[in-house]
Amino acid sequence: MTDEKIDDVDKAILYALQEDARNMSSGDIAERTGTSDSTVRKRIQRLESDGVIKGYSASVDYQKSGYPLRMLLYCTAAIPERGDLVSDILAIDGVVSVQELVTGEQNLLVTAVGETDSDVTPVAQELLDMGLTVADEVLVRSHETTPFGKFNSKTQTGDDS
Amino acid sequence: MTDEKIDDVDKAILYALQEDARNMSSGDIAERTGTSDSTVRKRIQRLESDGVIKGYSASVDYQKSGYPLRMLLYCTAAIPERGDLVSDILAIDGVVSVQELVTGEQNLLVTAVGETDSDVTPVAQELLDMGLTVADEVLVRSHETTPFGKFNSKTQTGDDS
DNA sequence: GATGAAATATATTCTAT
DNA sequence: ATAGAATATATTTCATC
Repeated sequence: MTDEKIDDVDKAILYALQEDARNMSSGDIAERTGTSDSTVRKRIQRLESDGVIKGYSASVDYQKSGYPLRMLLYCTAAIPERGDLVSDILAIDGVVSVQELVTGEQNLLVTAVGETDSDVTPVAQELLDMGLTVADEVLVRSHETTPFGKFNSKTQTGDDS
Repeated sequence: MTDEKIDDVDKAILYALQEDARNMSSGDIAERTGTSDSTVRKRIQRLESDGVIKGYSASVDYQKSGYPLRMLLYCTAAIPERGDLVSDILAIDGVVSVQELVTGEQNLLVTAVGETDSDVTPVAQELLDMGLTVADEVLVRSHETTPFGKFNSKTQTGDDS
């Protein structure tokens, strides 16, 4: 709940951990920020307990791991709302992400991954069982992410070499 | 290029690293898989060099870090295609993800993050400068991700307690 | 916040199965 | 391809300034 008190050192930490959460040590980040590793470690702990850092995750190439199908499912919640609707959707096997959209109708964007269509069909079924209407399904050909540029003090173009 | 040879141990490794890429040691994963830590380390190295693991990234709550605006920009590529179009888009400041969609018209889904609308407007402008048409913009209220259930041998519901 | 030393954990290399 | 043992390195924890 202690929002907004993110200074440049915090941003540099967030950027570094977005670049490589597994191999970036506190000492490495300390060099970048001109602080000490113990300071960095304390900052990280604070960012974690404040919920600014939600976790650390490996980004997997699902295509190469044998799950070439990535699907976007646009859903409409028929029932007004339930508290843990998002959690329930995340628990569906094959779902990797849920986003609440601020459009009137299609207010949930669910991303599902699978081997074939027959993996995604039951996901859609489970969503229906929850009282959701699947308004549209879109296949994703590729998906790439990048660290957030505004956490990087040096350049604002995404290039930090 | 060595796809498809992902066995159960690999899946367990991927799942573990999706759960916590920073604090999950090779030894921890070895316990789960009933193998040794040296085996796990070699597997991870292979998964990394094969590109199955693309990287390790901290998931940041942009809202709590002072960037409450998350926007989906649906784009159409006017020019047929260019090889590094996606890379160029990822390099735009504020862009955190690009997905190629397999629909006819709106074939690119760009996710941008910012402090206010005035952070997202220049992103749309840069996309235009690249020859892209921004067909639609959708505000995202929340965004959550989860490890891929099919990497988890135990349960297929997303719950592993 | 920063520093330094002790304790712990982790990674690397090599050897063997 | 996996596991084990030894060494080297890195990281965390804690006391201190």
